[in-house]
Amino acid sequence: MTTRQPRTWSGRRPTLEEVAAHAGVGRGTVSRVINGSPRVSERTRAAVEAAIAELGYVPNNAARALAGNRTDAIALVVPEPERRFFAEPYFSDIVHGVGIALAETEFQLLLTFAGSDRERQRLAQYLAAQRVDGVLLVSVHADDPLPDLLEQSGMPAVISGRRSAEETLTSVDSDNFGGARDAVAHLVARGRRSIATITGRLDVYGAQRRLDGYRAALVEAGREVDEELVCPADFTEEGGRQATAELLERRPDVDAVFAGSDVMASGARQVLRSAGRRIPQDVALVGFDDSAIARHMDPPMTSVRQPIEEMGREMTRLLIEEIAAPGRRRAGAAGRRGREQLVLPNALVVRESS
Amino acid sequence: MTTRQPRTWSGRRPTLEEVAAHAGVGRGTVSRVINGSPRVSERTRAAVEAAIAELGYVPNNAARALAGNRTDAIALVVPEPERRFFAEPYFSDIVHGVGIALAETEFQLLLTFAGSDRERQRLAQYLAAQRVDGVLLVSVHADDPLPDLLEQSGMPAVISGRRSAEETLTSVDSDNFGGARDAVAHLVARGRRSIATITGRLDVYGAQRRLDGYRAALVEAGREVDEELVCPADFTEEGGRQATAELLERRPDVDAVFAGSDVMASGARQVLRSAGRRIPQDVALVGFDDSAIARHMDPPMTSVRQPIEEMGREMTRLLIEEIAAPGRRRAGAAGRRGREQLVLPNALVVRESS
DNA sequence: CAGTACTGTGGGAGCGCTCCCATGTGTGAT
DNA sequence: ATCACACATGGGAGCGCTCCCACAGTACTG
Repeated sequence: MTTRQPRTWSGRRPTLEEVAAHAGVGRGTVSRVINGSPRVSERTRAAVEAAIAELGYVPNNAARALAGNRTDAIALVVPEPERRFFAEPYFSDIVHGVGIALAETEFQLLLTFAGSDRERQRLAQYLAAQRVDGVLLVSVHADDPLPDLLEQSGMPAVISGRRSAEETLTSVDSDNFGGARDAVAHLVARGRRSIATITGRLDVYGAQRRLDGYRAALVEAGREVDEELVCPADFTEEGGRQATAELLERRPDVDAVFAGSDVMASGARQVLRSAGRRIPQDVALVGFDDSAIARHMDPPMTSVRQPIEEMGREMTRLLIEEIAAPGRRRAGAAGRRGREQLVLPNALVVRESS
Repeated sequence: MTTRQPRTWSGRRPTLEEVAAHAGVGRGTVSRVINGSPRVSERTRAAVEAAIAELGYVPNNAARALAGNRTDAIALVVPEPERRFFAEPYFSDIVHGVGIALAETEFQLLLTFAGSDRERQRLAQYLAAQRVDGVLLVSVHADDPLPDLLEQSGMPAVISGRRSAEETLTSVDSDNFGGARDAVAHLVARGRRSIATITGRLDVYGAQRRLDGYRAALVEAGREVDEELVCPADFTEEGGRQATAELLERRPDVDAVFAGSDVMASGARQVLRSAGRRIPQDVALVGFDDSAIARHMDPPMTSVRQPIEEMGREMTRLLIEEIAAPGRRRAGAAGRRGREQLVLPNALVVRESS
């Protein structure tokens, strides 16, 4: 550990006390003005504001944080290395949504990467050091201990997606079930007979829900679910390829594939192509995420779009709500304990692959 | 020693004072241990560290910041909207470099966007509120008032690139002059006779230096600089297209183009192609930045690579240095006042377009 | 006209640290 | 043994705020 040194630069800034003296009022009154308390007369408020402007006063945040036990900052925790964060448009959209929601508040956003274990450790320290009032968690892996850690600590937190049907943290998710159901219903409406699905890792709750949606759509169409058409994979392109190869062998009559992610769909497409199947003439293909992959695929691919920016906005809104009313829990549908679980609708974007 | 569980973080956290009581020492001693002061005996240090571990003590940063007048945080200020930030690999590399340099320190990184005026205003407040010890400025526009603002305030700051030949802030730049000179020398060596250049906005210092490098390479090769071959543009693809179209009209004999950025080179390529010029047979093309554009162009394009990650590392190193030794100025080449101006070498990456 | 209920205001008491001075306590030289 | 001077240590004095209690002033009640 290194020795710390005082780090002072440039001249002293005016303090609350100085503003108070300048305005001829007490310290408390200036504080009230700064914090927008209604218990200040118009005259006094004007005088104080003039003094603030004249001295160029800006409150010292460290002091506010210490005295008020709050920081006016929230952290967006990304349990990924920087590179992946920048590579995926998902994060960009989330950050944008968060930024929009935050613009109307006094909160500052801290972007925190926790890709390596070392970074995770520092993060835990950081959060414990009470540098933020709340945490937004995105892209959480199933085995990540961070959410539980946060929950135990009582730190307000909102998670994107749910870890299970009984998520205990406040969460914002997209309607994976509905999105998948719509996609498959679309394939049914297009007259496809043998509709297969390639799933993501089923220990990821969202992947499970997409599979559930697939099943529901078939049942609603009065069809039976043929388990031979359900191909488990792992969200990767290679997984998509492999699952598709096996599928073609098992069920050469397949005429539609609903993939649980665009990336897996991309793998599927490669195998379908090299097997001589035309898209969409022989086999229709639908993905999930509506990422750049879907738009740039040849042919452009039908995919389920998640309202990611809106998710970012809603996460932020819920987090701020939770910070404002700590410990408050909202009644769930069943009226039992639990924090809010917000689910936003997805939209099917139809393109030429189906 | 009993391996009692560190108390969970819920509720009140232990304070310095409590740790001191637990270890049977004074407050000051615990502070010294935490801050790595050498003036503590081994025995005492061990006792304190045990108490810290047992209580799960983590220092309160707000209190530290207030008492010590420092925050252990630096801000990376990006005067761009989020979208562009994520879109450009430049930023990703910078952040990565910064992260590497920071990993060995206690500093936390704050990512701050200041794309809109509103965000700029908040940023100024933020900095004034003493939330950070220093600022890294990247991608600063020529007319941005922020650098001057920071300089006036005395806040330690490091800028990427220079705003002019006499940059007054500490800066880290790549050798635009040398990179351009190498690129053009390479074209000369390839036997090209009429070498044109498409420049970026010349009020951007880096663009000017690239043009200077172009000229120097020609002079060094014993050639005259033909001003008809110098095409001013604006860093955009459209600008590259337009400049190239005019160039072809003015000087149909052109057999090489050095563009001041890959994006402009991409525009140039389109026009050259549609004019029936083959690359590299008829016209050689060299870009600047070595971005994804260069690698994925058809044919893959020769380009000047900037050591962006290293720039991020060096910026961070210099900033921390400046924070540690406030007000210190390093002697420039002329022995006059001025902060360090670091210039890192560029490398020409030769591909098939030249 | 006392009694009650406000509203507006001042300022004490911390928040949890760091800084620094005063006070031990041990070492070596004389 | 005596002095000098290290080093180790305890704790007071803030850092600049927010919180909250006390009190003055004003405006209604009955």
